[in-house]
Amino acid sequence: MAITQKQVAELARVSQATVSLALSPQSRSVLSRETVDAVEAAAKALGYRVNRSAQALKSGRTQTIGCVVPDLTNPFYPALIRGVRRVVESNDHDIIIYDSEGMPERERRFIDWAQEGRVDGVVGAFFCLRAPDFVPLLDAGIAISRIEIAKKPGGALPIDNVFVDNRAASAAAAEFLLDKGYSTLAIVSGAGEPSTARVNGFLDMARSRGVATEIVEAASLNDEGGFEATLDLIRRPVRPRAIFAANDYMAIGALRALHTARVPVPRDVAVMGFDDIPVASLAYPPLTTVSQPQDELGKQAAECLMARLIAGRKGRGTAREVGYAIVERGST
Amino acid sequence: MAITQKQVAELARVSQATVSLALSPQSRSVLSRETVDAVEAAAKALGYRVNRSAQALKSGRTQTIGCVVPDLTNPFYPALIRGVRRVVESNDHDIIIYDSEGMPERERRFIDWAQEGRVDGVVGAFFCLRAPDFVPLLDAGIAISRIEIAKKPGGALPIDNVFVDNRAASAAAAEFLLDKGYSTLAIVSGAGEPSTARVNGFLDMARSRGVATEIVEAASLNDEGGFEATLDLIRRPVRPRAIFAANDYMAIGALRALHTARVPVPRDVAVMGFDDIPVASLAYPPLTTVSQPQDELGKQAAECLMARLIAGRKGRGTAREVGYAIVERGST
DNA sequence: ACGTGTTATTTATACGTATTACCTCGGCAA
DNA sequence: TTGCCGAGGTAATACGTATAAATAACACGT
Repeated sequence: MAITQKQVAELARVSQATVSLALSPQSRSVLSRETVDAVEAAAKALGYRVNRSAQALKSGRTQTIGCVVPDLTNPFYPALIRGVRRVVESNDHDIIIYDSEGMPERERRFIDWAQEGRVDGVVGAFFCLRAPDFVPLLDAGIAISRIEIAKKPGGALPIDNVFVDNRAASAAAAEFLLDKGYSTLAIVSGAGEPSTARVNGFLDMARSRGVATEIVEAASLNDEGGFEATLDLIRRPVRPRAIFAANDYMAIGALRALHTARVPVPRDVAVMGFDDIPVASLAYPPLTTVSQPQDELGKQAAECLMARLIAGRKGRGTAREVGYAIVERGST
Repeated sequence: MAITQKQVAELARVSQATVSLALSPQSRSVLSRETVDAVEAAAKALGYRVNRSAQALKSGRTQTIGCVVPDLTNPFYPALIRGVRRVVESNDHDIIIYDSEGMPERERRFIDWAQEGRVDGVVGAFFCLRAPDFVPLLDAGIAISRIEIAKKPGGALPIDNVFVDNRAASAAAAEFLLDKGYSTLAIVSGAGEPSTARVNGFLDMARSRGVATEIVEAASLNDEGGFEATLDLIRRPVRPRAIFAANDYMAIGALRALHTARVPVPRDVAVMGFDDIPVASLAYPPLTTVSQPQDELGKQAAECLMARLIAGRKGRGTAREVGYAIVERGST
């Protein structure tokens, strides 16, 4: 069906081996100029494309990396993926996106999936998998680079980390709200590691200032979860003056809930999010939030991975910190 | 590095062929119960995973489909992809997302890319490629299913189409605005087929009602493009009473531009979008728009594709229509 | 005893490519 | 003449799997 090197070889009146050599940039030079030209002409005439499966089988490299995200419909991740993709494509690699839907089960299945030799490396944000869980992949020669949420020393395992210190960032968020004079606080939380770190950072600061904080857990980490959790929250006897949501997507749901309940924002209740996704500034009122540079996270993580794949870097894992910033908009 | 059938075979004291047979659901039955059990035990003990490259090379099937979208950061597409993914995964296939960034050049490169034998089929929304452009893929045995924007008869080529009649939908949008009494209209348009169809549908209706319509073309099909285009628009001598943007993402940019210019929405200028992306209802004011069921589009297109791949359906292309709906919210 | 199935397993091969080792041929020095 | 060398190309092989063809073991009727 598809054109193979064999057919190109016949047309150019050379052997298949010659075709392979002629089409490989680094081996091309062992052949004469005329032969290379003849092969290229034949390949073009037939519309030859390399068969990636065969190439991968023979060479052991797929030229493909996997990118794991917990929720593709959360705008945070497409922005991050774009950063990854730019780096990866400029190194002549492809990218396969794996959506874990934030489910531990699906994250675990990813480990199996990645062992099927589809990818040379992995860039991902994982909610529940920890470093030791990746050992099977490392054993299979797959490089790994993670988007993390907490300061980590570079571990013994060759896994690179790029992180924003979520705990410190959340503490800064709490401080920001307290300094603005909001004296009763609440958190819309959710399942998974990032939420936990953000909740803890926020609580640390609130407690150190002696401010009690209500917590409500959302069923899902999206706007719907934030919506329901907030409705629940404002029905309680003591209404908080400010709500901190563990991500922007939930914060936007919180805004919607407050609108629905006809609670003026930020006059009666302020709302603050985390991530600074592209739509945060488009919400009403525009969302005050903790900004994480999504493209930068993706870019840095992908660069670490490529350094291992292309440059063949070995050795202990590294950890790079990326900064955060509080972005004040209309919701506080 | 990775475990192969050969190693499993040694442990189970059988041949490699037996391992292959034992692990294949449809051939398993030719072997004795004990052998299958022994192989499975050995495979599990060693942590064997099939090598997809080898499998693909031998069988000619990759068990993978490609999904082409013009802009992953436009929330319309993650929602669509989710619909595709559900169907594809329930048929034991994987999905590779290809982001064309709305660039004709990248769409053309996709054709080359897909010929490298990475995918068995393609589901995609294409801005510039037309049916004949897919012939090389069809020749290579790759099935194709498109998300389209206009009514098409099923063509002679075996390409399936799922579409929302964008032209009719945009005409309905114009009619809706005119019926609401907005008498001077403007369009924020953009490059690519969908924009063209939407603009034309809108203009048809406006003209038939004798209403002149200003058009401004956005540089990019996202909120930034909508923002700039709208700023341009409201600086002109005659300010329209209502703006129709060719997609929600641009409409949200338009809202932001109007806020920036302190133009009250919808009192002075109304805004209407197209798509009904998840954040349309979260904008302020919530966006009136033409709703397209994203998950349904993805689901139907993927089902067509799977019918060709799994069920082996051959023959002429089909066309399925999916409905649209006008959703009135606060922006009109 | 012999053929005839039947069942369970193995041997052999092919998929398309990359790569190693080998071959051929001319030139050239001894 | 012989021997050696380098340049340019080819034959052979391996990657891991699926599968067709071959084989082996055994039961059974004659």
